[in-house]
Amino acid sequence: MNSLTEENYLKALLALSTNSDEVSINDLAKHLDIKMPTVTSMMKKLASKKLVQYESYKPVKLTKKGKQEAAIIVRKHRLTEMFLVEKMGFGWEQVHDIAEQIEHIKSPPFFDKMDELLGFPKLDPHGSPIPDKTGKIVWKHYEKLSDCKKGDTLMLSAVLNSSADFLKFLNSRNLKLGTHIIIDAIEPFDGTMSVSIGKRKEILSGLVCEKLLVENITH
Amino acid sequence: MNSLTEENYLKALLALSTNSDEVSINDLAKHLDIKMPTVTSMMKKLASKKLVQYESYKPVKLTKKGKQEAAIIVRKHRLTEMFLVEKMGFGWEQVHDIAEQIEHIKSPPFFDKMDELLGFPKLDPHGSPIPDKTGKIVWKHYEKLSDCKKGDTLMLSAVLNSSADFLKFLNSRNLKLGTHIIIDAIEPFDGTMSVSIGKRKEILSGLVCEKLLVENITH
DNA sequence: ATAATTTATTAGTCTATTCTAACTTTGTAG
DNA sequence: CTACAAAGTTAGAATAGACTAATAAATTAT
Repeated sequence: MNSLTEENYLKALLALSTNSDEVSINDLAKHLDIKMPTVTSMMKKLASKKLVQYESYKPVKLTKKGKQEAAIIVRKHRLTEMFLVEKMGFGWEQVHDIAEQIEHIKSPPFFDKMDELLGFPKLDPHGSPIPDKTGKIVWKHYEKLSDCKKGDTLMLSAVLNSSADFLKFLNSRNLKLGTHIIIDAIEPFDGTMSVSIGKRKEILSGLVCEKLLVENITH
Repeated sequence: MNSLTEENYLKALLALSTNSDEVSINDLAKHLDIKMPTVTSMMKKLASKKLVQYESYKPVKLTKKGKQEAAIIVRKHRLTEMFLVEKMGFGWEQVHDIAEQIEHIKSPPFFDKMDELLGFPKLDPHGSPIPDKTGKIVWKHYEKLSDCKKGDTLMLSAVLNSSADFLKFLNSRNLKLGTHIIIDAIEPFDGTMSVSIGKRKEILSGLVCEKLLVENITH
């Protein structure tokens, strides 16, 4: 059984290996807000448990086993978020911190029951896929709003940041999953977009646009 | 903020001070399955946080502050048990271990929401009172089945042990909260009782009878 | 291709929580 | 009132996880 600390390292490793599969000690240290030497020693420990592949001075890689165990934690996190929103009435901006704690609960029946009560959902309240029980994660083919072009009509489908601040910002602009967005203009310098959300005109910074995943529904 | 470990000591202290208010290091050590020296040093720590009153070679006492913080943990435990049974469909024998973990979650809104969804319950699924937000705990005036006499008609109102084994035993005898029990005979030697539960006759050991709290409803 | 910068590792320390072994106090049985 | 058992404490060590300072390897930039 992995400790809470080990679980947090695994989760961070999975989160950081979206692209390259390989994660530097430095990135991991920054992500976890922990110093590099601490990370190095934890990598040795996780390697001895066959959860990561580790060699001195090389980036780290989750093993199949490590990837699976990490995905199960993510599964518990996202099921919890869904449960908090759908069954307990929380807003999508309130659930991250609670789920961050509940994801470490050791009780398969607890999460199975959530899953069942929710009707075996595929997506969490932020549009991220809920890994299945074997640890498989399937993302739909979304694109970042920041990669779309002027005139496109888009549907907001997922957000890449679940912090309360970011989600409160989206709430204040009436941006929810499913909301339609039309790109009226793009500022070439910094990627700021002028968009239409329903009848409202809004300005979204480049940073915000990078965190919004959309489906292109331009007719 | 208290650590998970500290919280477990506080809870144990509260559980053991039902009668005398004072708890011996030895009892605490046994209850937590931890050696006495470890307990001693934790008592010094809790004393420095003004959670217990501690003097060398004397039994320990929760301070008002300690009692309150312990009760809040018990509140979270019992609200969770109630939620698991009422809103998630678990049996009363399945919820203790899960609640044991969830009671340490740091999120007042999470427990407030449970409370609200449950309609502000006063009792948990085992008949124990749920402490209020200030930490006040009010037990109804139950008696132990083991203290009742032949011919009494009783209503099972609470159980003093929430272990899965014990509760599965009660399930197998159709004993639930609210069930009526008539004492047909008491074995003087060991307190074994012959009882009627509905139309069924059952034998309950003295140990079991001590764990059952009842209301006397003899006509 | 060599210096400068960044990244990673080693070595040693710290805190929280636990343990064992040895000693001290308290309380009780004659 | 003593002697012994039970309860409690002290001292010293272990483990997990985190840190800092110093060193080493790898990368980048001239």
